[in-house]
Order: sequence, then structure tokens, then C-alpha cells
Amino acid sequence: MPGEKGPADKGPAEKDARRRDATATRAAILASARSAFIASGYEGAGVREIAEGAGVTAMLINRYFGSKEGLFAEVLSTANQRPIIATPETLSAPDRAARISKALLKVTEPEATALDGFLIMLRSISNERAVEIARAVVESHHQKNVTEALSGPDAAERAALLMSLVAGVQIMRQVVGLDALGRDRDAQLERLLGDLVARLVNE
Amino acid sequence: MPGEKGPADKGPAEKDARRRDATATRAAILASARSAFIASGYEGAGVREIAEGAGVTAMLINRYFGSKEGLFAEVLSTANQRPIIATPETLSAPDRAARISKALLKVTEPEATALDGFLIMLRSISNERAVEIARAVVESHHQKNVTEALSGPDAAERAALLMSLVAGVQIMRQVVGLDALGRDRDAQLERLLGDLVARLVNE
DNA sequence: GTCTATAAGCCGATAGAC
DNA sequence: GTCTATCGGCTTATAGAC
Repeated sequence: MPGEKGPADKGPAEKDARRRDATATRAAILASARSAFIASGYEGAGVREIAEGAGVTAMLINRYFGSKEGLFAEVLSTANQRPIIATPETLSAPDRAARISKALLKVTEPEATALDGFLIMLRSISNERAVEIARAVVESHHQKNVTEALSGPDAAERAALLMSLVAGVQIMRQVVGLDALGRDRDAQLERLLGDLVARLVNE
Repeated sequence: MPGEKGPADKGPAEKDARRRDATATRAAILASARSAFIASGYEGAGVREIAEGAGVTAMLINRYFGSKEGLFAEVLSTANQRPIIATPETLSAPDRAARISKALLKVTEPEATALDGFLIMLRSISNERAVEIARAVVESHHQKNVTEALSGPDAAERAALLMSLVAGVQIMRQVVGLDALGRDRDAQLERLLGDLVARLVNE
């Protein structure tokens, strides 16, 4: 029947089964946006490019997320839901400093992806609005989680410095690729970093 | 003499005295570019905006620097000529860790400008070419200088971690503006940071 | 040495058809 | 639910006049 639209329209509309699924489309856009923001940051990634990666047109991004800004906020929020390095598990272990420094080196290897939430933020600090969005996410998630996990005085300041150290190592090792932070130095780095982390996580 | 050009050409060309001075124009473009890259990074700053700040047209940027990329390379290089925090002076003092942590907090206050060379780099990591240029500058200047200033084993790795810490603190304190790294926490931060820095700069 | 004018293309966002 | 077509504005870079 010509007047009927949507998935009920079988027959010639095989690909519509996926194309007309709002939930799936939304998820596809989010996934594509995440990759694009990781690779190029907020300013570097374009809505057309993101849409193409999701197999849709750019217009749908505004339809589902209001704007590129709204899309960025949702990507950043979901990518920073839970702690990666200073997790409740690593923080409660007796050898937590060693565990954390080891985890930090692992997730900042050139091809690692676990710390994507942070990486998106770091690659987006050229844009003022993106920084504001990132600030809200970090304060409400990571700062809060890590502070609560640390006991002793100045927990908030120690948590903030731990995040700073993580951000700095990620930039210099994963993004910039300093020789002295290469994988072939992991042995020395693990020892040095463990020392630093111990100062922050041990009361 | 009719054949002579430049400032010697007085008379009706009052404003030409400045406008037709290639050296001054070059310097004006560099200064304007530096401000723009600090505020918006490589991708965020436009050549028109930079040219306007120098009182010239965008075309001259390509004339003097070949391209926006060439301009960026020159700005980044001049802005990172000499060390700011880990200077020969601070590193040779007996209480170097305390001095360095104090200096770091000072140059990462919200309105501070001393660490601009680093800030330009951090705001530009969304662009691949900008990162390559920044990497070359950091390796050839800061990594080299700081490593030479540190004695003892693993000097290169300790230097790289010190730069990572500086970069991380600058991002979280000056760019993101985390509450826990605010100026009202300077007393605690100075103590905590001093501890960390001591682990890196003391053999 | 510096200008105006313009090429060629990408940006985010929107109107309206189906 | 998704499309095409398009708007207005931005981008870097270049050609040619003076």
C-alpha cells in the first residue's frame, strides 16, 4: 500500500529495517562521533564526517542532539562515566601505587583506547565551550570519584594532582610521543611513576 | 634620491614609515599570532584574525611565512626558546624542588602568561601537523635542557615526567580550572607538588 | 611592500519534500 | 525517520594591480 511507511513496509524496503530505527541511528552517531572526537577533538571533527561514519546525513545530528555541542556533551559524558585508572579496585589494593602506575603506562601506550574519555577532552581544549563541558564532566565524575576513594587530608587536592599527572603523561606519551616516555622505557618509568603516585595516594 | 625606498622616503608617506617596514610587519604578525594561538590554538585561530591584530591583510602572512603552518612553527619555536620553570637557576639551588613547585603554581595561575609556549602547544594538539611541530620543539629544547640539568640516573625519563607534570597541572589548573587546583589551595598544593618534584629532580 | 579581489572548499544549521 | 538542497559565513591560499 503506497500510503503506509516505516518497517511495516516489507518487500522492497530491506535496508529500512535498520535505517529507520531511531535508537540504532542514535547509537551509530554516538559511536562515530566518539571516534572522530578522539582523533581530531571538538574543533577538528566535522558533523559531515561524523554523519558519514554513522551512515546517515549531517542533518540527523542536529535532529537527535540539537547541535554539535550537544552531541559533544553526550559523547564526553558517556566516555567518562567510570574511572579507568584510579578505580575502587586499584585504590583499595595494598600495592595501589604500583598498580596505578602500571595501569597508567598501559592505557597511555600509543594505540591504547581505554583512556579515550580523557583524550577527547585533551584534544578539545582549543575550544572554549568544549572546555566548559569537559570541566563539568571532570568535576562531577572523576574529581568526585577519586577524592572519595582517597583517605587522609587534602584528598581533593591529591585527587586533582593525580588527574593532572595522568593528563600530562597521556599528552606527552600518547599524543606528543616523547622518546623518553617510549615503551622501551617502561621499566624505569614504572619505578619513577610509582614513586610519584605513592606520594599522592598514600595518606 | 628616487631609487631609494623605505623610511628614507619622507614627504607624503607618513604612515608608510611604519607600514612599509618589512621587519616591523613581520614582528607585528608574530606578536599577533602568538596571542591568537595562545587563546585559540592552531585550529581555532584564523589567519584573517591574526592579520587584523597586526594591522595587515591575511595575504602578508603567506608572503612572510609561507603558510599558516610556517607561521605556527616560528611562533612555537620562539615561544619555547628558553626554559621557564626548570631553569638552570632553580635547578642548581639547594631547595630546588620547593622553588620549582612554587614557580609552577605561579605560572599556571589563571591569568599568567609566562608559560605561553607550553600553552600554545597544549591548545593545538587537536591538529596532527601542529603536534608534529610541537614535538620537534619540545624534544629539541625542553627535553634537552632539562635532561642536561638533571644529574643522576634516568635523567631523560625524569625530565620527561617533570614536563608531563607541568603540562598536566597547566591544563587542569589554568585551562580547565579545577576547583581543587584553585589559588586558595596554593598552600596545600605547594607542599604536595614539592614532594612530587623532589622525587624527580633529586638524584 | 602592500593592497583588493577572488578562487575553491569546508563549516554548522535549517527548510521542506517524501 | 530520513532525505536533498541550500543558506550564510567561514577557511587558507593565490593572482594581479599599484
